[in-house]
Amino acid sequence: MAEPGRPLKRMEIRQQNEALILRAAEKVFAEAGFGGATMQLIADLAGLPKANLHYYFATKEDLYRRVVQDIFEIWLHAAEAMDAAPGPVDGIGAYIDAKMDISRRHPDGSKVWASEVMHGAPVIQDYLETTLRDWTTGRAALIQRWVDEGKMEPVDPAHLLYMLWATTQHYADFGHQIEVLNGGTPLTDAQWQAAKVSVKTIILRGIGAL
Amino acid sequence: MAEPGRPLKRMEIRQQNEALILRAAEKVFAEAGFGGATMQLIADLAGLPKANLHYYFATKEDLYRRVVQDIFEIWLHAAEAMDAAPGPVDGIGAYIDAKMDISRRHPDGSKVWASEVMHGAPVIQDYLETTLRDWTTGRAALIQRWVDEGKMEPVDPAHLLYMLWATTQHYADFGHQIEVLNGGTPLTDAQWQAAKVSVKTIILRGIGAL
DNA sequence: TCTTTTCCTGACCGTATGGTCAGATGTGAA
DNA sequence: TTCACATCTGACCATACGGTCAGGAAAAGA
Repeated sequence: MAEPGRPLKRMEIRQQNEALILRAAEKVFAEAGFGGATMQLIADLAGLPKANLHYYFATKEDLYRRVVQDIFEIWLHAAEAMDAAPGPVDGIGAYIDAKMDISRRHPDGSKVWASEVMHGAPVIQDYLETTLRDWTTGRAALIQRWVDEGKMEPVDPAHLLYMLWATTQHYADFGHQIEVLNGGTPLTDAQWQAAKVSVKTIILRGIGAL
Repeated sequence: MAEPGRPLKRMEIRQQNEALILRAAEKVFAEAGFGGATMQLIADLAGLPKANLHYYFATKEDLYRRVVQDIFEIWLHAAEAMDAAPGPVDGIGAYIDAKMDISRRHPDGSKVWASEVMHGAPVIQDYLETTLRDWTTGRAALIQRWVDEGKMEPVDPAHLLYMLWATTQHYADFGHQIEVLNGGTPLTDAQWQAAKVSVKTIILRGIGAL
């Protein structure tokens, strides 16, 4: 009694509207910050009356929390290619590729995350202390293993991870600045490719993996 | 007829109060963003009545603009060590040192700048298009010269600059995240030193300057 | 001292915001 | 058709915000 397929119409409506709202919210939060964003703006962008937003998300903070969580999920998955790799060239190279792709495809999400962390992570502090801490510990151990196996120069794994995050996310978070310095036009496909190559080359050579 | 020393009392009051307000504003803007910051919060932190803020700064945006401009000035000066250097090891090394020091000493300023750029630079767009663009062009030319002189591997100067900005500012903008991953305690002097060494080592080796 | 200018501030105002709610409308099951 | 429940929404409310202003206190000049 509750097999999927029967009560689908309503679930579809819910999923569709939630997705609509979340997409609009991500954009507005990224452009205006949590404090500057208004439920009315999000509602207008989603094409729904404001009261309808509060039907799906009780408060502005609930909606914001969901946006941040969704971004975090995307990020966690980006590291899977790193784990299966035999060494830093493949592993870190793939991680850089994945994170650069996310920066290009989800710049708003990256900005919301950055904003949240910059403001002291009032909403996702627990994520930092649990999921992110565990994740970081695991990858640091992986990098340390590569060092021990002589596959790269001895490097503090934590600072290497920070550099990877900083460099890749910079292309999303500071995309506007990069665009201005690029003559006022967004990076082309070729320029994104060149950016990936630049980042990978410098970092992989920098850790002595090339 | 206007020597310093005579009409100093009033100027002192003005300078002192402006500095007081600017310091408080920097902190509040960094912690809450432009939209989340309130004049009342800034006033409380500065220990002044709200109306007094509007006596020195007509609007919230005026105050914000001054904060952003001040940060920008600090950043521009950080590159002076780079210009006088004979090569990338000294020049970029000194630049990294300077920017890391700023990240440690002015984390709030860095956050306000990051926030401003992330939101599309609504207030300092002209700075990006003039001062920053010129600055970047000049340093890119300097880096290109080092490449041409064989002092480092061929690297796209723009992407190298982005990496320098991203990596150094990350320690300010994402300081909270780093602190959490550091066990909940701020980086010690030794850890800051280690961070600088890590960043310099990876980047300088990464561009083939070591 | 008197006058002028700067500095200061409590009280106030219009507006915009997050959130609520009663009731309308639609949907699915019996 | 009938009923139960999910979905939707215009109108509304309390609050908080940026900003104003009249007038007082203090300093500088004459």
